[in-house]
Amino acid sequence: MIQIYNTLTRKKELLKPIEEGHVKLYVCGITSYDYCHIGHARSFLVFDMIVRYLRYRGYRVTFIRNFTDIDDKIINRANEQKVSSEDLANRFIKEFYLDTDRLGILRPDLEPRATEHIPEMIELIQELIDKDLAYQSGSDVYFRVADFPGYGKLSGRNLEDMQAGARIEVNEKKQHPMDFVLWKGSKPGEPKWDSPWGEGRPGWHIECSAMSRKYLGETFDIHGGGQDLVFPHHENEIAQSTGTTGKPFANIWIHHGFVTIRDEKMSKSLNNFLTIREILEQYQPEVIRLFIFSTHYRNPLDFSEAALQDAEIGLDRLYDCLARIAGCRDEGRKKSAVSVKDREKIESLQQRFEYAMDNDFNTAQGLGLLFDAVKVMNKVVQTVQAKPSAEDLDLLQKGGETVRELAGIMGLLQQDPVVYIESKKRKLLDRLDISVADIEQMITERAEARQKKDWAAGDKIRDRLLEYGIELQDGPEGTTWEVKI
RNA sequence: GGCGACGUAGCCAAGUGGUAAGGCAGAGGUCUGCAAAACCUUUAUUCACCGGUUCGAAUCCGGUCGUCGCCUCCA
Repeated sequence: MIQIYNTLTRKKELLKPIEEGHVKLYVCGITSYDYCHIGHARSFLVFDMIVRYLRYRGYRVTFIRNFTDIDDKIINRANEQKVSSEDLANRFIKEFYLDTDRLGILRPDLEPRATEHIPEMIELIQELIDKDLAYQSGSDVYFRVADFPGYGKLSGRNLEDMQAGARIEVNEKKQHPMDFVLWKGSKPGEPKWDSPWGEGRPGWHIECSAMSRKYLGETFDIHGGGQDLVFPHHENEIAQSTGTTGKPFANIWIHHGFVTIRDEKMSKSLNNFLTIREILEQYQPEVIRLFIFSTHYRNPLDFSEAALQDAEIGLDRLYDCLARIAGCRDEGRKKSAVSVKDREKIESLQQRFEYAMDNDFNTAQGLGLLFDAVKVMNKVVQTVQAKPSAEDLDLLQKGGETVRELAGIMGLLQQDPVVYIESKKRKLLDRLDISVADIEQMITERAEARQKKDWAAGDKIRDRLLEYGIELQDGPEGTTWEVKI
């Protein structure tokens, strides 16, 4: 059984989908006015992993993630760049797909856009007005928070506390300072839609209430987003949705932690963010995935070059193990070289991994278990010199497959290990001033010298290659080389 | 000011009351002509600090200190 931490109750709860075996999930997507940064990547990746794991566990998942394609930020940015809001939003949705496709993020089942659901939002606002939970003021419509019992429940605050320390602008149009806008009258030149309250555009919060209701119903299983969305966005969604239906909105609220830089939140306002594509120039997608999943999704994750380099070394270690297993051959060895304890470790990997992941998607623990299994399998391959008994070969191959399958839940180890290692080698080699032919020529010369036991000459060649960044490894099958970073 | 999260080795990080996973880095060893890679061994009597509950606490409770976040747009 899967346990998930629910922000609403501040406890881990068993996942019990409303419809047996079918999980309905809504996640807040981007406001499309700029490139996505590594913090966004964490959000996409966390929910990508959650969806993959739920499906792995046999659930049918309906996954919705919206695009906010109308908003003040979009309008402002569009004005700066002298393009239409629509063109700007469309452009950054395209850029979003470029980034997420490179990261291997699965597409949600539906990706509704706010601008395509204006009638649904208007309908919802009208219902709120009819229930007297919303009121028109000038050309705007506001939600009346004081009349919604339980406002603040998700974020654990009450109206009095919020007002006391709030840095809220005085707005004559609001009856209560915490009231929030549902419909905003448009100023000249701004994008606008017709409504019973005049021309205008929807507020930010109403779109998620309207679109989730349309596609998932009045009550659904999981609503997700970043921790910064808890208040006010998700609090307001609950007020709007439960306000109209009188029913619970989402049963479980999942909020992931931030990516920080030097322990400070990465954000556009602090201008300390790194875009996904900037990082992809240096590191391949699976490195970013390993970095993200090495910490539990609710904890903050500090970004640094060193952390990514660690992740890259770790990924190499996993691929090296798979390549090593692929290189094993059965040459008629009879006796098993695997201890009972090690065999047990490999055979129980899947079960232990599921136990970790069932506990609120503990990828950090899950990864630890994968590394643990890899360690054992490396040992076996080493012990038998890549020539295991038929029984051991079977264990290794099954173990390798399990590692690959489980890593796949995090989108890891999806490449052929030999291809991964070779392509990485080539990429590194491109940065060096030496060709493969030159390297192989020098290795041949060195082999000749070594055959004559002219160690000094051989070592000289090895040193020269090292200056180019090439590291030699002498094994029983001859000399291999690697590019040293 | 209100609300919340976090503090585990040199660094990163898991740990759902039963005696501290895993990764990186370091040290010693096996292998090697010497190396490298790989493997083995090793590195926290202790989990910010102080009290309490318990047969038993990194885990639960109270307090102190520190860091971060939300309360304004944010993943």
